[in-house]
Amino acid sequence: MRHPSTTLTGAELEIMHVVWGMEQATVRDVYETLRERRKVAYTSVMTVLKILEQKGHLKKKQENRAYVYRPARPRAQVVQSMVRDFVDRVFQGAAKPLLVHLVEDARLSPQDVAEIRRLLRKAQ
Amino acid sequence: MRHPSTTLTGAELEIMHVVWGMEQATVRDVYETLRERRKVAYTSVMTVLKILEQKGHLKKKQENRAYVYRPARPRAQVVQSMVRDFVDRVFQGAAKPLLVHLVEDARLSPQDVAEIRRLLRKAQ
DNA sequence: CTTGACTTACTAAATAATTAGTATTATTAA
DNA sequence: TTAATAATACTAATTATTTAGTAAGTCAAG
Repeated sequence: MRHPSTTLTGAELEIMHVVWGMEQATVRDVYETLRERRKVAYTSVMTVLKILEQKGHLKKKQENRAYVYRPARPRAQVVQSMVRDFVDRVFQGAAKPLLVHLVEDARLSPQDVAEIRRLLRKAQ
Repeated sequence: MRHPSTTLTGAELEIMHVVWGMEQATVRDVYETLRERRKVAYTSVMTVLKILEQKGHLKKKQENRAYVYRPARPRAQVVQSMVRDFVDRVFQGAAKPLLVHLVEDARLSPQDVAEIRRLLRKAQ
């Protein structure tokens, strides 16, 4: 048996952002947040939350009537693995070209640049 | 009218890497390269190449018997837009957190670090 | 109690992505 | 010229992803 792909699809990621933003959330919480932006059905949100739970990204707990979902693991860890995945897929594992792209393209504030430089100084 | 999603899916990206690596390639070229790594049918490769052409990522030219595919636009441009897309989806547009992730996680050689620092110094 | 609002479980339709089969045409070697 | 090889076009099956409908249970207000 294989443990099913744990990577987040687009719809899943969108919902993870909502949950991350609230620490914890019910289907309704997520539904209402999404509705502010776009049309979506309550049960669609529910389905994705269930999938996220099955994939091990969320854990649920019955609280009063409804389930309350919380992240099952640290956001930074999840994001880190998405970054790795991306670097592997797009840059075949080499992080440097991505950094170069980012530095050249991204509009970074002087403060941002200063902070990154500080990190790099430490890393060296 | 909308120009159709130009973003590269997984299978498409894999094949773009092959074409990028060879400057130009026939279906057979790509097929043989992929076969070294995994099982795949000739016609599957053909289908994806055709999709890439329709999406405007490749242009083809008849040469002898077979089509020869070449990138339709600079690799750096395509990658850049994938990076933007990723930053938007995962970091909601903020490049800095991604940089931080990369610097903290990625195994960068001292040379890499030095080079990035140089870039940042210029950017500042 | 009974009604209405809310919730989940289960099901499934719609779309996107991936993979490959078959028919047909063209080329080359014998 | 004929058989084998190689190419594309067209079709389609499979799988993954996204979205949502329906039935059934639960609680709370009247």
